[in-house]
Amino acid sequence: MARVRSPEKRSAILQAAVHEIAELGLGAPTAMIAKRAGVAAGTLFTYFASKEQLLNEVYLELKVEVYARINADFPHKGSLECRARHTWSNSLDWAIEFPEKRKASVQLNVSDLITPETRARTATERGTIDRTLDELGTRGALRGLPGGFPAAAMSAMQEATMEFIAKQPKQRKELMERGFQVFWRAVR
Amino acid sequence: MARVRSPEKRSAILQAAVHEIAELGLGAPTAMIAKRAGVAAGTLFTYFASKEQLLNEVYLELKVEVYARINADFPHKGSLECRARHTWSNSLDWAIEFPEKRKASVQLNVSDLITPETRARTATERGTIDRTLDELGTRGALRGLPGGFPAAAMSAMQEATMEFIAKQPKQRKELMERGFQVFWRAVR
Amino acid sequence: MARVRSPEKRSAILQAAVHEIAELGLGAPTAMIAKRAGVAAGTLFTYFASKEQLLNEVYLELKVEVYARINADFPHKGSLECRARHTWSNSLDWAIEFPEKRKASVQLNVSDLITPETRARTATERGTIDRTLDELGTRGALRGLPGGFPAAAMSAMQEATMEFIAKQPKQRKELMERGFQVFWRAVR
Amino acid sequence: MARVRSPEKRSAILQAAVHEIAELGLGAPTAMIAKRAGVAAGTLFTYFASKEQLLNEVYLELKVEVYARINADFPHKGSLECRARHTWSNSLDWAIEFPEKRKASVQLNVSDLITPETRARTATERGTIDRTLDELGTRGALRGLPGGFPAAAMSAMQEATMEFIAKQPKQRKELMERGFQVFWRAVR
DNA sequence: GATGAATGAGGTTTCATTCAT
DNA sequence: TATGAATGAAACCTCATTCAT
Repeated sequence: MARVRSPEKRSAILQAAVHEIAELGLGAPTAMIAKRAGVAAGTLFTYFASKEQLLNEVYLELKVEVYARINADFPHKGSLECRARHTWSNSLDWAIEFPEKRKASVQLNVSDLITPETRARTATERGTIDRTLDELGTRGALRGLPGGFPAAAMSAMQEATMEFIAKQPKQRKELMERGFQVFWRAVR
Repeated sequence: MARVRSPEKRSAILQAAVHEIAELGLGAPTAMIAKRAGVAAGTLFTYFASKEQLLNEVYLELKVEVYARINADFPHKGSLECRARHTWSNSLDWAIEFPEKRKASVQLNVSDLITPETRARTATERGTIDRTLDELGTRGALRGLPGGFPAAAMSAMQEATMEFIAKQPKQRKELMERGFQVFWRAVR
Repeated sequence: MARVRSPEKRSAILQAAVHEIAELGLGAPTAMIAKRAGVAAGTLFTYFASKEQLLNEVYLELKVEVYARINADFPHKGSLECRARHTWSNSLDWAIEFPEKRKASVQLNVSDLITPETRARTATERGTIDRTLDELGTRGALRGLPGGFPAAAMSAMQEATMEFIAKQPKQRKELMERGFQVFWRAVR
Repeated sequence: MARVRSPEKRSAILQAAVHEIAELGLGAPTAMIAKRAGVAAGTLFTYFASKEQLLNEVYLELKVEVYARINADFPHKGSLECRARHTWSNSLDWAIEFPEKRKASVQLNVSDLITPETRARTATERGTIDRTLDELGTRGALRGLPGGFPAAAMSAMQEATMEFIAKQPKQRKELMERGFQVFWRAVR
């Protein structure tokens, strides 16, 4: 048997990609990503067929990661507000904890390099969360709005909140809660 | 470089840049932008010192344009809600009317190429609007949150709303109003 | 007006390509070709869209060159044998005079990079010659064989002859004539 | 590298090389050759020290194969014409039966990768045939021409004939015989 | 000022070959 | 010995920018 493809290396490349994208944008050279991952330039292409594919996988990994965190101790039996707050806090926590990941995620989000297929593949992981958020869509203020709107609204409000937490990290706790309250008033 | 002969050419380049960025992202080649603008590749650099500067000016132009539209018939004497709704509608209208501009604007927004100076320069035009939005920050739900939060919140909610209008253009009117109501419930 | 595209440069690139292909085969790097032509690596691509296109143009140029030489003082009124001998001698002369061109030509000939379109484009120049050779096809030994056969036969016999002239350049004259006689006995 | 375990593998690699060269030219990647041969990329290099050596061996194998076929039922006692015709037919048959082999052979022939040593090594197998063809060189039209000329001439005429058989496979028999007659008129 | 050819650094990707397993 | 991941030197090509015209 030959040397076996190492998940660590693959992971290192993805991580390096996140870092470089956060720093240099989507134009970050694959050579630089490889270097930071501690592998040769050519090695990157044994793990990812092309830069575009690498970017798609980075996108996927980041999405999966947030959703995994939210799902981890999700209060399935909690009230709607409780579940919404859980989602709100956990994804914000992630974004604050890993600013590079968040930055890369944002860049990838607005890019046309991410294929519809890739975007679709995140649906699986989003299941639980979407169900909660969609429940919002059947009540109160959001009744009648298209499916997905609550999720989009939350994501949007988080974006806004995050910006301010980034500027005033000390008030993180408070801003996070106030942000949620604003959101909750809007949608409940 | 200094004082430039033809404002038409300058304008054509900016417009072409918007188009190409919308289509190809920030990696859009200057040569292609020049071509679409109907000028030679080199000419672009007599109007803009570098690609980076061009991008900054595009960003500025787009911001100025939305703000100008909002300011045009701004109901200075209207109620707070009235003024907020005016802002909401007009900027959404602009985004819907010029999808390319919106797309370019989003890309530029998340890019590190846009300098803090450039971002600061939009402040002037934002004056009236910000005053309205900040008024929101002194009352109700948003009291105590940092300045700029209302603007960020609106922008974020608009982003979400826009996404859905793009998917279901027929319900544009309704979605725009519903979106505003959600926002308004949150902040009033 | 800007600097104008110079036929000299184009020509230098083609010539350099011939040299490098003769030396290194079709894998000759474009960078090396450019260098030998005295232009920057990138410049090559303002004259030829791709390496493949460059190769096609080299092929064309070489063909055109031989045919031009044959056509130059073609004995239109001469006997069939006279015309055949003229064709034979002149193309052999060219091949002997420019061994690099011949070598490049051979390599390109057997390559799949040369498109049918390019091959077709040589037909124009081949006109006079083909008419002579096809005349052979209507008489004597070749009657009934498909059109193009005489040309192929001559080309093949020349190839063989050339090989020996290359080995014994001193007997060039004699070998050329003997070779023709062999060919002529075959086809007359 | 030294003595090698499996002749089957060696053979499979050679065969795969023929196929890939016919399809992609001499630039065919070793990895692709290995894949088609059903072995790992690295394995190829335990059978052949380098790509260049592999190519030389392919060349050799193909030559040996044609010569073997001609030698198989060679009419040693036949007339000169009979022996010449045998040679003509059998090598043409081979080329027609295995177009890939022929194509690879042509590519290798014009390449500088094939060393003089390799070319020389085909001499052994060519023995019988050359003796026949050289006999031609002592008589009639070819008297006085350098040794090897008859062989080259036949090869050349075959090349021409083959081209047309490829285009009109139905008339294969007839074209083959007519081609020989043309050749024979030239050299007898 | 306008043009677009020229430049060459740098980008992505390929590939012969090596080497750990 | 067989494997195929790892390597890194090129290869082709693009592109922001300069500069002769």
